[in-house]
Amino acid sequence: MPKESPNLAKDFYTIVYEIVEQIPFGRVTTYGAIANAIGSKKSSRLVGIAMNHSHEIAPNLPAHRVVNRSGILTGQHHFLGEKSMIKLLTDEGLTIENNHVQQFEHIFWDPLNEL
DNA sequence: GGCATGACTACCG
DNA sequence: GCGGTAGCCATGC
Repeated sequence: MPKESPNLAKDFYTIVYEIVEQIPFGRVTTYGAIANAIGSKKSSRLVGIAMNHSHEIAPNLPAHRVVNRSGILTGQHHFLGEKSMIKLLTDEGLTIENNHVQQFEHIFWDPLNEL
């Protein structure tokens, strides 16, 4: 009798990618929120690591829509260009000030609440 | 199995 | 609000 949840039956990375790729246009979420949606909010670091490998496994992943709990683009230096991540977000109608997403709470997308 | 790593978060002063 | 510290846990060697 398997105890694991259907979601956790897949690899941790896979779950992260499926959630991130469902983030709506012009919205952002946090690593902690994704980890919490998976079932292990403690694993927020793993979400970040999953994003780090995402360029190999899921190159089309909107990783620029994932920021830390403060709305800061911590993964900026992992992107192709440092301005790319900001440009992508600003192109979606967001306002970025010194790597910090303005109106962050307004555009925050919670996978637990919305999914 | 042990140890190091990391795109995080919470707590403390 | 900011810097330092601790906890967390999947992944790879």
